[in-house]
Amino acid sequence: MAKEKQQEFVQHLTPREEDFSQWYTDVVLKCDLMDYTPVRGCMALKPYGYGIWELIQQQMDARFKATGHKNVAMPMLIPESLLLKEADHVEGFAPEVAWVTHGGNEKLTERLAIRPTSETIFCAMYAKWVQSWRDLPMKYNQWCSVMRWEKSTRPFLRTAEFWWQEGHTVHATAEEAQEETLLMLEVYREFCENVLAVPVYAGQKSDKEKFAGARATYSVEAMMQDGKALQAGTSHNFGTNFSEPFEVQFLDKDGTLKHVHETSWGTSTRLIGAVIMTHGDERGLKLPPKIAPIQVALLPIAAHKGGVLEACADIRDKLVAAGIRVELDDRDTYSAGWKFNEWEMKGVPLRLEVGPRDIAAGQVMAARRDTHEKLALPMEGLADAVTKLLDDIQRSMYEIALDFQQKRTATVKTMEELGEQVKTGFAMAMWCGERACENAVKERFSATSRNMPFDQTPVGEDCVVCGQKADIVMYFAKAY
RNA sequence: CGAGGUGUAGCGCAGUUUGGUAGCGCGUUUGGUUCGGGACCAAAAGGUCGCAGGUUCAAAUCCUGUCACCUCGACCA
Repeated sequence: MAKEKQQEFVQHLTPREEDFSQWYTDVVLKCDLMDYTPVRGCMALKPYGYGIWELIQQQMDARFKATGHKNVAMPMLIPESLLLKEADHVEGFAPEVAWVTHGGNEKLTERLAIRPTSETIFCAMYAKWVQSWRDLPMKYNQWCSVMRWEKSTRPFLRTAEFWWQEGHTVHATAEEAQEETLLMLEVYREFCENVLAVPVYAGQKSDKEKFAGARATYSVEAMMQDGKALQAGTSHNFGTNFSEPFEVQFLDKDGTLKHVHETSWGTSTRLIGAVIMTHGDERGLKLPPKIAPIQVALLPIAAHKGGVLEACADIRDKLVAAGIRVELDDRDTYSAGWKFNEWEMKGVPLRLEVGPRDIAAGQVMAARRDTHEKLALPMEGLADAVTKLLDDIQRSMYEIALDFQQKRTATVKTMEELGEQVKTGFAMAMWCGERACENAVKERFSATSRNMPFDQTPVGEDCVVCGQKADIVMYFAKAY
């Protein structure tokens, strides 16, 4: 049965090898994750796509709470004067800010920016809220959408409006702020690997690539199946860069007035793009069980025959009781084969088939989305077996992605090697720290420095670009 | 924002070169037969051809402008 026959069911999707970008676009549309809207560069998240985002939110938010953060909600509009207070910040964001100029029919005396990010409004509020060292640290986060007038947009990867979380914290000392910055980077790394099953490289950005207004920026970088890097999350240490112009000060134990040390960190709906391009295959989406809105597609087979639907409903109830997200697909308007393909395309981790023969045998047929393996599971203890299978799928998906990432990462010593390596993956190289050398890599290969790993064990002695003595280990890659 | 490409029924496309009755496949609706890897038959509905101007007796087709999307760059999460 043919492989050729199965192949022809892989309909509608552009083959991954033929055109990765088109494959990606096909997947997001055909899997009902999002749709284009009448608003330039803005997407509508459909229930299935938003369901993934909700699961990301829930599990990430739990980690924020566990590390002592609280959620708040800030205004969507930011007065221009606030945005102008930090020079690097405004310079970085000015080209992509959307402005509100009128209220009703009246022109505003001061225009209002639709937030591209909320450092400034958080600072303005922290200036009111922080008085004493006893108020610190203050560790807040918000889930919201922001807007950046991007010149070219792509679903999930770069849209004009996107949904995200932005954490903003203020601390009494530089040490605490740095600790927080690295802590949240670690939360992101752990989240990507354990929840999204997306392996990442964590490290520090170069000065050239750091956030507008930050003293230090750290990132987690994921590798997509085309070998390109996707920045999956960032964590910034601002020091007192914002608290000075915004006069966020506190009276310390020693009786002196000091500026707070501030951090911010964010991840966005881009994570969904990372999941698609890390795990997807020729059949479409492949979701890790932890963020799959539907973990199990339960399919009645020959449902017109007596007892099948009842057996399915019973199984559904047992799985739901065990905390498994299950969808009983009892639509009689589609054939079994059609449904198999549909749920596979949509990336549902596990499919259970229940027909008269299974019921007679006291079992159900299970099919894994990740390996396409089919196996019979006894009806007895089914929920436990399914839970175990889902865990195994989660683990296996991470291992396969990790293997890919490792195989597509190589140490390089020359520009020629670097140019070859970034065609298909990440290059680890020595770098002297000069911006000119980063620029040279970008000009020749359209690749950028991604980040400097925390393990700085040298992989050579000389800068891969200029040949001068170098002591920085840097990842280079083409990036989304 | 630069280079290239595409906009015709819900989706995918043909028709545009050479102006002359709006087409095909899938999907949708209704009825029937099917049902363990995208079933079949019959009937039906559905389009001011992205938008705005212009040329013409006549424009999906020619001209000008504009908007959106896709690819590759530059910029950015």
